[in-house]
Amino acid sequence: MAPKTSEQNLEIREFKRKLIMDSACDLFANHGFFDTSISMIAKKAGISKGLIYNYFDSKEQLLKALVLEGLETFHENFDQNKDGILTREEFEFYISRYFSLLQENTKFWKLYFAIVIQPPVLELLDEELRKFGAPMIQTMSNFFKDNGYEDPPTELAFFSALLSGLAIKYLNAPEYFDLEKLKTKIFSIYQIKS
Amino acid sequence: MAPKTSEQNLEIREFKRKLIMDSACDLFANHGFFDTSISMIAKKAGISKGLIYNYFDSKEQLLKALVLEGLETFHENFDQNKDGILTREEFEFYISRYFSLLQENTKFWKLYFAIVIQPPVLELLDEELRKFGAPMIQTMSNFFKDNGYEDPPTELAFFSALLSGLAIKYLNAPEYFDLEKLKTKIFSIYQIKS
Amino acid sequence: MAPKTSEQNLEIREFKRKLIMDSACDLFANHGFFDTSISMIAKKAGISKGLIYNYFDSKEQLLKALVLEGLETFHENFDQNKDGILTREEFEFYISRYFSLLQENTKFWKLYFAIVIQPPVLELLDEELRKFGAPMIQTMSNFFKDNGYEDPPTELAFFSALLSGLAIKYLNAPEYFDLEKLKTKIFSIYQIKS
Amino acid sequence: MAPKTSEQNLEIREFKRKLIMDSACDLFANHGFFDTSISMIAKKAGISKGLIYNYFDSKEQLLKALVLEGLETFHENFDQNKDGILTREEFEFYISRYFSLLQENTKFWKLYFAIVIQPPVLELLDEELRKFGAPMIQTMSNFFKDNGYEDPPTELAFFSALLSGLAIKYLNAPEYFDLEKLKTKIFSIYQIKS
DNA sequence: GATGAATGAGTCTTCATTCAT
DNA sequence: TATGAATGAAGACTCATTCAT
Repeated sequence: MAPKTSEQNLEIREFKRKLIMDSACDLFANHGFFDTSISMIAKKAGISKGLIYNYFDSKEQLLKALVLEGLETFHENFDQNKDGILTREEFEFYISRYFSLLQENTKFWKLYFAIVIQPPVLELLDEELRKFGAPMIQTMSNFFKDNGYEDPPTELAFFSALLSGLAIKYLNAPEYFDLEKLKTKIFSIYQIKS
Repeated sequence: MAPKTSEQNLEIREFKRKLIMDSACDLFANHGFFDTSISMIAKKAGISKGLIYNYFDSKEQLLKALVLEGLETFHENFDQNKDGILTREEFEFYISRYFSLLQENTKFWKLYFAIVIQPPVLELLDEELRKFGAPMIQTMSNFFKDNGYEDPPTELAFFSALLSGLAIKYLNAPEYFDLEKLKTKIFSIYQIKS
Repeated sequence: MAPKTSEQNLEIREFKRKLIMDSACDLFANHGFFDTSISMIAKKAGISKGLIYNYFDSKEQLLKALVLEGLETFHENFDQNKDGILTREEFEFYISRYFSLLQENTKFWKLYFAIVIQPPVLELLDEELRKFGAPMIQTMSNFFKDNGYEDPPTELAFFSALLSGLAIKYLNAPEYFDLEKLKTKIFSIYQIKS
Repeated sequence: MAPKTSEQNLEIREFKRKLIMDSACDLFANHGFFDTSISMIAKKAGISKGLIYNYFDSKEQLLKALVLEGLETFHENFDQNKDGILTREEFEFYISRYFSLLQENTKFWKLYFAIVIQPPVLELLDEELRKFGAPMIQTMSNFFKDNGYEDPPTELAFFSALLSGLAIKYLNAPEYFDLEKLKTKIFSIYQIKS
């Protein structure tokens, strides 16, 4: 009966926030952003519509949080020591991790690619995504330069297209995309002994 | 005195239909399907909202027509003699054509990929897309088989992912994707003397 | 090749007018006035939408013409010699005719009752219907007076309610309403030897 | 601080639901179903358009609720002990009640008859109406059988037509239909000492 | 923190009617 | 007389968001 301690409140907030995001992610991924209503999210989360606005300013902000926080997790797997240099081991790890995250967190990546490909779904998001991407691109570019590739920009373009393409295709029709074999093929292209 | 000849009417319908589709394609590609209202399309086409429904049953049907008719054009460039067999020349031509269409018709392909990646935006469309894709996949699979590739399914997966990925990346940031160079790289991977 | 004579034109007009009215009657009766569009009528009549407006000022006017002209036919069967007096024979004939018209022209009567019961579907129509009804009511009232009924107004109310009710019920579920037997019953109530 | 108790909410919902239904009944009866827009109902009820959809799934469902719940009230007055047998007293009571409800709730019955006579305004409603009617018809049929009428089906047809006809006529022009006198006449026909 | 009734702007869609031909 | 492309006003319905409790 005593009022909740602020610690308990924080826990609740954290928990509810996660709950809302998970529910939203599920629905956005399966129905799309526009075909998912706040009501649906609330129902799935087992809370009231109003409460969602207690945690997120708007439907768009919810989406934004979803995408950005999801990306953070992913980002941690890239250039692990954050020194701007990608060793072969890190490169290899990155690819492996990319593939396994795709499998572990299908929902999120479906959402992510749907959003990214859409026109300027979210002006704000656009900018932040660039922030995320820029250092990765730079680091990756260096990697190709340092490893003696003739045309690093083209190599980078090729590589990033390949990874994105594989993700999208896999997410749409996993049964046709044996990620293990594809990983091996990629490794062989980049002469990594797997 | 006399009503318009049916020839005149046909011309008008042909023209207006195209006009509506073009306007819609533009807007869908730039704003997305959901963020483009029928009003916007009408305004852009310089006609009344109602007229759109004289040509298309619904916003969804308009989209469907847009995608399917656009794909037809593309499809014509694949396995040109329709014998189910892809020669090296045809394979090469297909890739070249793919790249040039990407550049010629940016709007359409933006729309296309946005739609394809979305959750089942359109049940109907989904099915029809499969119809389009199936024979291409078959033919392409045979190509890899006939050309001595060890693991045709993986090869096919890799190839289709690569092309899709390149398209998406290019459409989002053309300045970073030099299609000429990328084509050359692809040709070299598949040992085509360009 | 010679231009049509005005006589021929008149014939055409008459024919087309009838055609439109018949088509409309059918559709109004089956789908209701609001759920029948001008397009539907045109299609059923095998003509263009525009042409309908060559014959009727509006959808409402078409309905009005339909109802009024239909009623005229019916009216002719009442007080045949138009002397304001209803003989027993005329009374009997009227009832018989009422029943047979119900069977002959189901569509029209469905439409008629649907319209009449509706609120003020047509202000105009309302007035004209009264014009039609007034003399019939008067004559009928006299009939009951002349035939020694104690309370002619109540008798009239009863009689008109009975006929309307029978019509409506019969039109809705003809299989449950054996008009022959019902006629006999009515005759017996009003002591007419059938 | 605390959200409204569910009791409060229930009350609100109950009240608003009734309010919407009453407003709708009024308007449907006076203007007809099709000529009454959701906006009109909202305005009359003093609420927003959107709120109506918080209580009813569609305009049609609102109508359906209106008709069915109205009929329930009526139904309670028929064969009061629900034993499937109509005594003379119950028969008499039914007729009396029928007439008084007609006067008490004019709006509802206008709406009801307008709907019933229309072409299949509502497929669903049609079915449910039959459910309502069937046992009444059965019971009434038994009544005529048990009371020695020669031709019960015809008697039933006559009786139901009479009641419907009286209702419709009365609702359209109450000044001409003295229900008291008509009731007396009906009672005399069925030999009930009033 | 939590609820859900309430709002109102915005969307798709229909359709009677007009008019150039 | 006849056509059908075109209009635009109006309608049903949705949904993000607010707010009193």
